[in-house]
Amino acid sequence: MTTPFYITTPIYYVNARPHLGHAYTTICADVIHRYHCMISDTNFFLTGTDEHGDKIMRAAKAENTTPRAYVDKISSLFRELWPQLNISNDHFIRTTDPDHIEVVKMVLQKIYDQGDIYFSEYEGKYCFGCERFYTERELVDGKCPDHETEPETIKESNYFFKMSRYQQWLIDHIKEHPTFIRPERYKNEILSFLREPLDDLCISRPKSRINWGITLPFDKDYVTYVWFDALLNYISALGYPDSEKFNTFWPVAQHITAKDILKPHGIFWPIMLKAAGLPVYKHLNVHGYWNVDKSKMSKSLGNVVEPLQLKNVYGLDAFRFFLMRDMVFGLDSSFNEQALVQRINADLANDLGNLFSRVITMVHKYCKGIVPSIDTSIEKELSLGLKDKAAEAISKYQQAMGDFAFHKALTAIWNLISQLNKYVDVTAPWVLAKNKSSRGQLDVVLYNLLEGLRVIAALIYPVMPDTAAKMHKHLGLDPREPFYKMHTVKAWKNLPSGIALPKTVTLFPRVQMKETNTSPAEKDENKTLNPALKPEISIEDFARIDLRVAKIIKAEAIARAKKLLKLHVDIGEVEPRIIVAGIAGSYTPEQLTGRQVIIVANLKSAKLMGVLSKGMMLAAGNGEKSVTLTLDETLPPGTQVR
RNA sequence: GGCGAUGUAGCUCAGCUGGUUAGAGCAUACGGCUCAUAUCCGUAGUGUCCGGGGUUCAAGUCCCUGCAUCGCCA
Repeated sequence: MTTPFYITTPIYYVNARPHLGHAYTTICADVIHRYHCMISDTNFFLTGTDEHGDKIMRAAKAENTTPRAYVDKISSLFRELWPQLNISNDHFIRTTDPDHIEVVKMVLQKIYDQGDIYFSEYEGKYCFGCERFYTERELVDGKCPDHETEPETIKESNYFFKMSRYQQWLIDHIKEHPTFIRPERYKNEILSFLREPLDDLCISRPKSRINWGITLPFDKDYVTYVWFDALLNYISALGYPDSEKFNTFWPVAQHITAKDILKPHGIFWPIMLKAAGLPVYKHLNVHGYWNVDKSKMSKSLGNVVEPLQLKNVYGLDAFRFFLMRDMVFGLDSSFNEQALVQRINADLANDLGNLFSRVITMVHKYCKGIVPSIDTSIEKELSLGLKDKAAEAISKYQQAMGDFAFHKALTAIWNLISQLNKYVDVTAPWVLAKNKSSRGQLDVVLYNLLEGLRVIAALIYPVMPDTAAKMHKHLGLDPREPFYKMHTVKAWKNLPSGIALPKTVTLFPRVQMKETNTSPAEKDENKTLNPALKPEISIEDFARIDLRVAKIIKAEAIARAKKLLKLHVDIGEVEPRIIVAGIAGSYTPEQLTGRQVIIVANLKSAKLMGVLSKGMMLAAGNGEKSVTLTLDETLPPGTQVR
């Protein structure tokens, strides 16, 4: 009996379409799931979508559709994406599934019955435009950041969950289980948050305000707060309260999440479980963000700025490899195409791909493509400890996988790859092939190399399942068999002699990065920028400049001034203001009248040719010709430009 | 403002509870091989281990302080 394993991604909120972040989380889960398939026969991998709440309601409204139709649409985008990323999830849950809704009600009722939920009046700042409450610090100058109106103080009654009751229990639990939340930085963050008294959690929303949610079992006028609903997916998907699946997998549950939803997973969720009388999950594994470096993304690919598209350009396995290899799980990383290409060329094409190709080619060249049998009497001196090196790699790999340190697991494999390349160099099969007397040696060497490749092919399986299968096929094995099972991987000399190998393949073609997009070219671009780039400024510096949309009401020439025009512009003030602009060389007054432009509204006034100019109009130009900056849609005069 | 994390070779990072001349990969230069996807192997490096104090026989590793970046909280 092998140890069961249960891994989840967060269920993704369907107010936006899938992006790199979602893909990374899900690929991590897939990798760890596939790894556990190597060592265990009982595994469950869950992902899904979170579909209730006011944001969904508003998003649906904005698209002029119903919440139901809206969530169906976005949820399907996720469901259709995962097969494209080779995600091996066992189930896809939606919080709109009837089974899930039943579980949410059941848990709420249970907690309510035991007195952990109370009804209370709440007063807060509510923006009717946004249909939501704001906390004081979310407001800008006491106003709603979106509508720039002052929110009203309204009273609302709601149900609250007594989280504070379980605060000390949670602190103790985290301290007793040091890897409960990992990596450590996130555990510390939660503990530091728990040093302050925990507020009770508001778990309802009145239907008068929001009706897209799960009705409270004990009050039909309220729906459940979306987080309380969403988190329960992890148990409802297993058939809580009493199914074999639940009993098998819940005790070994592990979650993966990005750092932005640490608090619900690290605080609400364990307390909800505790209150519901359930054991808490084993580990919460928290990862960081991918910062997409757009300046280092290829422009030659046209509209490809969405990193997810790159899987179509460079191949899915390479894409998955890059994500797992370049990010240290838990920390932020930057995503850019150059780094991806470097990884592909150096690690995949040169190290692994070329090794595979050269070995298979030699077997064809020197052994007619048949896996040689080996003479054990000469094996020892020629193995050069390859078996031990493989065992060491496997051990480090397993350790790293257990810690969610994917980059370290891959480093362990690549050490082995490097040792195999070295082994080719030292044993020089092409020299052995020249002498009939060294036939035995040659066979041993090639067999050892094939064995090494078999191990490598299996170890890369979680990250690059397709490539793993392809390698096995070219090692003469059946890729449909569970070649990746750890007991098979560990058995050295497992590859049967005498089988025929298909012709060699190029696993990963080298990629040529377009010259125009390489960094030296970019540097040159900066060097030749004329005039040269001004010194860097901060966002605060920029924020001091007040840019506004202005409508030119009237434009007129200024006597004796060749280049200047006097503009009367409306920026929503009581009176139009006068701005002098140096664009007479490019525009006639008639051309400008009625035009929407951008002005610097808080520029110190200046007198030009006797006319007082209050502000400056923006224009692009090289001194001879000037072009005004206009808007491609009409906006009210005075609208801020940011 | 409070708490915390991070700061190591051009780049990305490893360095556990303090102990030999501080490491890996990529990138760079040079040499070698020819089975291979102009691949692989070898050699060469460069580091005020953020600055400044301190503890110690001994500190990248511990303590204090300053700076920078980031995160959480307010």
